Amino acid sequence: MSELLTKGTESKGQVSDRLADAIRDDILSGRLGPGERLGEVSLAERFEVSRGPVRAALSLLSECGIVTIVPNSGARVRLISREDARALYEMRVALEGEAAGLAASRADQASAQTFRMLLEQHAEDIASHPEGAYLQGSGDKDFHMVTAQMAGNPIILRYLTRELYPQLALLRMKHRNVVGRGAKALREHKRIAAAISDGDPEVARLLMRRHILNSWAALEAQLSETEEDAE
Amino acid sequence: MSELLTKGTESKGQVSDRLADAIRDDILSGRLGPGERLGEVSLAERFEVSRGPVRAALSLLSECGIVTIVPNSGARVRLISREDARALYEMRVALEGEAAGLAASRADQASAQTFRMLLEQHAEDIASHPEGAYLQGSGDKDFHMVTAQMAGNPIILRYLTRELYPQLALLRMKHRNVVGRGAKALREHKRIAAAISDGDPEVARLLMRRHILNSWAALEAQLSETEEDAE
DNA sequence: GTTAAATATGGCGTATACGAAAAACTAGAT
DNA sequence: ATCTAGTTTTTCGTATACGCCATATTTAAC
Repeated sequence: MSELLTKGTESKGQVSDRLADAIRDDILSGRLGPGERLGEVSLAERFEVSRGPVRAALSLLSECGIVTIVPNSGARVRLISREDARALYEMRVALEGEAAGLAASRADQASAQTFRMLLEQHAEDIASHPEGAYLQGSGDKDFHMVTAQMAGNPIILRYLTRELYPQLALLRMKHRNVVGRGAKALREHKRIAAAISDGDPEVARLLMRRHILNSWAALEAQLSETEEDAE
Repeated sequence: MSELLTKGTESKGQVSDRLADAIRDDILSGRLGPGERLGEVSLAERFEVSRGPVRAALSLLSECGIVTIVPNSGARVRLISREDARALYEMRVALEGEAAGLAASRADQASAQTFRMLLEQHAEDIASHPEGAYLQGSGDKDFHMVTAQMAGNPIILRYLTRELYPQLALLRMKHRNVVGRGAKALREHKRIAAAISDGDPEVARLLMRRHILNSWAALEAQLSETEEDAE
């Protein structure tokens, strides 16, 4: 079978799933730019598999929203418009707000401890990186992921990890040098974590909603700048 | 090509899409019960197509959450557990609550008029059917669909129509003779519509959340009864 | 010279067949 | 009766072929 796939990545599971992972990595790491063609035959040759798994993988990625498939025309790396980004953030406000509320309603001592350690770690990261690539870095992702996991809702968690976060990552591909709200975001995270640890769903939901709306405001401002540059 | 498909259904679009629609109808209309096997070859023979489109269709339906695919074993009609139902309703609270809020923030006169007509129609339906199959009937679906469309967020709308509502329909397959909160639900709908027409996002979101939580409480009570019967 | 139609090409969608691998079922032995 | 081993069924991956659609190129007409 393929040598390319079994080497770098884990060699278990369906070929189509591994393929989808590989292509997703290629996209989210920037090796494949937005709008780029994803021919079935070229991919099949590149990964040394047949067209069947390639079709399945592309179909999967299209469900996740990081590639668009035009019938009889082909698949391309999706390019996310500004309107898409707005809708995406509205979705995120709803889901992560709910996740924070659910996490608060199901909080226990162990989760409070997890948050404490996580936020201390993030504080150190910020201190060592004064320029604050905190947001968009692994730190921000960790916080939101932990919150989503604590919500205890597999459906919400699945949507966030499978569709929303990959699309956000894809959105940020085009707009490099992210502003990074750094310390500000960390303060907001601390208050959210406190509300969750205290078992206060309404406040946790409200704070998380605000936090993501702030994040959207920062990103939208940056999108406007980039658009001006393009003209 | 196929005669079975081109006759009853619209004959445009991909074969795999039409196939997915046909299978989904078979499931949601009760012709295929939960847990039933969906063999690729039998489906291919039944619809007179090859296995390729069948695989694509099953993969699609698995993404929508109405069939489960076990690798190397096959696809079955999904059976939704009580925990799945709870998670599903938590998702619904978040999304439809947000949709109501967004609809309120974007409401205009035309939408208010639409709501007025829709609710009058529903009131007549209730009057003519005193036993109140309003909930789960087309009426309830219409109200929530209209609200979701007015939200102006394609991502939320897509998730609701593509995944959440089909799964809810599948969930209700097992539990017939639905209680139907009828008139009560209609009253709640009216207040939600009023908040949306008034352009009051916070109240609209709050009322919609409550409305769906009430709906969940009714359904959960019924699930408990059914479980007792089964034992 | 510009536009529009006709052609050519490349890629996708579908059909079919075969080998391999995994799961499920069956039968036998302890 | 339970566990194990072998058989069978089904899916998964591969290979190949062909028609159709979409785009690009060329050609013709205005």
